This record gives sequence, C-alpha cells and structure tokens, in this order.
Amino acid sequence: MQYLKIKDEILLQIEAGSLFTSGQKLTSGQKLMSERKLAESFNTTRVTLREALSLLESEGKVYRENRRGWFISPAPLRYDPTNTTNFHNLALSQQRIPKTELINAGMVPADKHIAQLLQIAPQTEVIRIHRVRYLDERPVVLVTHYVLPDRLPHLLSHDLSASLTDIYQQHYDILYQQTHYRIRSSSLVADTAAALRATSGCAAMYIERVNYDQHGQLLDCDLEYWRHDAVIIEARAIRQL
Amino acid sequence: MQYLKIKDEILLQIEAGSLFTSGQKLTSGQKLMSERKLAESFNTTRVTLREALSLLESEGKVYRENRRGWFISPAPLRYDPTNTTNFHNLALSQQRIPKTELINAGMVPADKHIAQLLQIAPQTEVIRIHRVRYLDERPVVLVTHYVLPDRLPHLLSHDLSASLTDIYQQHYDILYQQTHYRIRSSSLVADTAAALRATSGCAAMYIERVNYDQHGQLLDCDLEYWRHDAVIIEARAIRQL
DNA sequence: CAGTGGTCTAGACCACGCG
DNA sequence: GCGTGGTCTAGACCACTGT
Repeated sequence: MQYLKIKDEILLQIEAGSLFTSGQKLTSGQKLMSERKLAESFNTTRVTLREALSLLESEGKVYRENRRGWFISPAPLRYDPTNTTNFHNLALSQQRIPKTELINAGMVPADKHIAQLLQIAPQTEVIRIHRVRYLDERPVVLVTHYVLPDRLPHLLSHDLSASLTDIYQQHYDILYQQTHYRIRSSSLVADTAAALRATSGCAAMYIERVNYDQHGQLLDCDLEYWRHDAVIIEARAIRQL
Repeated sequence: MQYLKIKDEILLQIEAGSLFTSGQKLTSGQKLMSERKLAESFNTTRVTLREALSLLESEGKVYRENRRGWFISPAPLRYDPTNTTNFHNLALSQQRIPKTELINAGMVPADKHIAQLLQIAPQTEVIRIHRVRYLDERPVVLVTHYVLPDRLPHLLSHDLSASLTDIYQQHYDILYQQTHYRIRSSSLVADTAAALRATSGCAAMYIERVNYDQHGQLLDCDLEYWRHDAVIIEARAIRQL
C-alpha cells in the first residue's frame, strides 16, 4: 500500500511547507507542485501518486480544480441550515470573503422532483435562479432556487446577486421561518462540476431545503451542491418527545 | 471521456438486469460481474472500467466490499438526527432489517476532541462503546459512543447490543432531548474501513452528536461513520427569528 | 507554445475470498 | 487452488492553462 505512505508523506510535507509551487507557507488555497514532479519526488508513477492525492481529496485535505492542479483545502464553512443568517453574513462572521455570482434566472416549468417539493402540478411555471457562491475567490457551492411566482411577484426584477432572504424581507415583508431539509453525499457531474471548476465525479455534499414563511406558507426550495470539503453542517435541535 | 459512457451504459444494464453474477433481477445488494469480465464486455481495460465504477460509487449507485466485489446500492436510510427513534425502530419503519453488533466497550481516558465535546478535562475516564450497525446484513455505520460515567453508572453491565436510548430510559429514567450535531463528508481509513468491509479511502458521511437529557444536562456524544450511500439526513427545523 | 492535468492502454504481481 | 480485487508500472496522446 504505497499510496497510503505517500499520502501521509504528502500531508507531512504540506504541513512543513514544502511541495508548493511557490515558496510561500500559507496552508490555505496553495497550489501543489505538478503531478509529474510529485511522482518523481516520491519515486513512483503518476497513477499511484494520483491515488494518494485522491485519498487526500476524499479526506478533505486537498482539492482539485479542473486542469489547473491540486490545492490545499481551506477550513470548511460552518453552516447551520436552521439559521436565517444569509450566506454573505455567515461567511463574514467566519472571516471569509463571500461572493455570489448569478448564472441565470428565469421562468421554467417545474420538473417532477421540483413539483413534488413545492407541492404543485408538474409543468407549472416557477422562477428558477442559478447562482454560484465563492469563499475567498474559490467557487464552493452551486445553488438553484425554485420560487413560487405567486408568492414573490416580480422577483426577477430585483438584483439577484444579493441575498434572497434580504429581498424577501425588504420588498415582500416575508421571513424564512420553518425549513425542511435533506442532506446527502453526492457527486458533481457535467455542468454542475464545471460551475465549481471541478471534474466530473468530484465528491459533493447535496443539501435540499423547502422553506416556509412566518405564516407556515410554502415559499421556495433550493438545491445546493457544495464541494464536499468546503462545508460542515452544524445545528442544534430540540427533540420532539 | 470513455468512462462517462461506460458509467451510463452500466447504469442502463443494471436497470435492465444484466451484468449480474447470478441471473436474478433484484436491484438491491446484487453483485456485479467481475471487473475483468466487465472490462472485456465494454472493450476497455480494468483501469478505465474501475474509473467508471468509482464514479457510480461516488454517486451512490454501487458500492464495494473489500476484495469481494461490486454491489448495487440499496435505497438509503432516511435518518432524522432530531428524532428520538432508535436505529432498530427506524430501520423497521422503513422495511429494513436492522442488526447491531457490539465491537467492544470499556473505560478509556478522553482524548482532546472527546474532552471538548463532553466539556471535561482531557484524560478523564469515560465509557466508550464501539458498535457496527447493519441494514439487511450490510454493515452501514460504525458508531462510537462516549458516555459520562457519572451520569450513567454501571452502564457497561447492560446488554450493549440493545438500544442505548432504551437502556437510558428504562434503567436510568433519562431521555434524550436536546442534541447538537455536526455533519460532514469524510472518508474511511484503516480500522474504520475494515469494520464496514470497505477499502481505505471509501467516501463516508460523518455525523457527530452531543446529547442532553430532559433537564438540559450533558449525557454523551456519539461519532458515526456511515457508508455515504447508505444514509440521507432529513429534518425539519423552526428557525430562531 | 510549453507544460500540465485528464484520460487511456496493456500489461504485471500479490493477497485474499470462496468453493 | 482458482479467480478475484487491490495495487502498481511505464508508457502514450490530447486538450487545455498559463505565459
């Protein structure tokens, strides 16, 4: 099991500050040396070296950007799906620099899955908003919102790179209150992967939420694909006895 | 991108019921043909075939047991960390056959991480219980409980393959009430992997909980390593406004 | 344009599961 | 003991990144 030894060795050298392309010692976001150089330095082939790196990747220690190389993973964002704090403030409160990029937004017919989540008939027109969110210039999550247009008329005329929570509150007097969420391990494919500069098959954390307002009315749902090393869910709950 | 095509092709053939070792058509837990046969049937090499299978594995469609082969993933268990239902009843309510195996139990000094979770000094003696849980004969999660011995005296004298929740309630009049949980994507290594018949580096869902009783007193914590395709978190939450 | 990562080939050996 | 999965080698070509 050569790749296990190589994996541990890489970890050590990362902590020691070697292995970097540049001479810097920052342990976050730094790029590693090229695979060929790493393979040579461990006296092995690229295949075995990539095995070791993939292991580190699955442990959340390093990550890959498609065709750009391997990087040290920054600390994950602590994310509480039961809290109303928006992404922007959440990131800032953890000393991270947030950015939201609007990919596109418009009306689409709800597919079967979305229709079920929003409790509407399939093919009903809903608002769909695709956004990518960044932490410190790294794309970490692809978020797709599906919004009931009856509840939020003219939503598309607002600045959708801002927080939806804020728009709801300021322009519609609507607050998120109850939420129903699902979390599972998944992977990024095709477009989803590309949006996060990842390769197909990259491990991901999938979070799906259905949100209700302060009157218990269904508002929207959102589907989030996180780079798996970029987030850790953290919540408190009082159990129903 | 041959492996993407092979991946899709395998999915199709699985749904059609081919590719199995036996002639059966059950889509759950079935073993696939050997890698060499699969590689030959797709006219490729084992390396590329394994690339395709790994992709399916990361999508939760198939899983591997160490040196035993590839199997179709059963539907995941829906798991609500805010609910008190024990594993046994949860599984039964979803038409699954549960089994709990006690690996070992005893007193150990708390390491730094456990001490922090339980709010005690490092090296304090606590009860540690290692258990593996099965669904339909498949090991799906390795659970380690760390219990404060002051709160649960003589706990080790009970049958620890039963539900801890039940033991707490029946013998100590203690109920789980509040819980603080963390969820992140992780991977299985060495012993942890072996306990679930997985290989080192296998993707996992890591769940960490700190549990409090009906009086708000800290009781125990538990660390759970799930096979990532075997579980989906599902919870409702009222947000604090 | 040079170098890199992504992908693929065609083998090989070994330890282990299973019959 | 046979076949299997786990691991590893030594190459190769191509598309893309970064300069």
